Amino acid sequence: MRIASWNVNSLNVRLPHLTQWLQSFAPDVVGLQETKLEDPRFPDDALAALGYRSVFCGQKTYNGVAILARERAIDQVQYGIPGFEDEQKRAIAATVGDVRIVNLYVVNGQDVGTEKYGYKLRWLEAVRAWLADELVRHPRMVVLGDFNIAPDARDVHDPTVWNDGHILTSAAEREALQRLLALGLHDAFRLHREDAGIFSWWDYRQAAFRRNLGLRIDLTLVSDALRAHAVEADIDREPRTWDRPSDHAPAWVRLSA
DNA sequence: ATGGTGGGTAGCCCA
Repeated sequence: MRIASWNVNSLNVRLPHLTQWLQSFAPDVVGLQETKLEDPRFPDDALAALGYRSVFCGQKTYNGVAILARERAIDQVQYGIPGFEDEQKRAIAATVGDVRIVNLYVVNGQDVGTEKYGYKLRWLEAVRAWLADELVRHPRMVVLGDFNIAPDARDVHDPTVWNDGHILTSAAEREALQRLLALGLHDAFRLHREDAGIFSWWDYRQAAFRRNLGLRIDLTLVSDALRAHAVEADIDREPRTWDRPSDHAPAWVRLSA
């Protein structure tokens, strides 16, 4: 089964793209970020018509996350990070089949040293504590989402710009990601790929996509128990070529039975 | 160093 993550940058605008992509790619599970929709406006009927059930947790204008599953029940839904007060709708978890799915829209952080950057690091620490507990009860886990962190120099188009001191690549952010991986999680893409220059996000400005000036910040992490089952992982650049696209492309992992 | 583009929303914030 294929499990994907996609920051759609407004589901209201991108529902036609999501529809097209669900029909062509046919993922089994999808985590969406930046839906930017309050729950009553979530298009669950339109997705159901395509065969996808959905659970979601959104707000007006900003943030918003959802989990979709094709012809499968979605159980044990967790909205937000347990015990962490947060007005921003950035986390949702649920069980599909025998796999626990955790979908994260990690804080962007604006700039190193800002108040939002502090919130990003606190938020990531809350996620770490949550996942440590979650993994005990759900060893078969996929943690996916827009991490707003490029793991290493291979994941940025220009390492002389994107390094310590820069948001999305600062040492503290990368260390926070490493602390998540240290729980027993693995970047599925890097289980099979060592190449640099494969990205999931390209700025809308300066023709960044055409010039492949991107970052790999959308990740699918698999737990120790699923590591051997994660037989393939990639990023589907195609929706980024469509008219009026999201600035992110879907990242996905395929789990063998 | 700045500002470039896009989304949501109603004069800006956020990415």
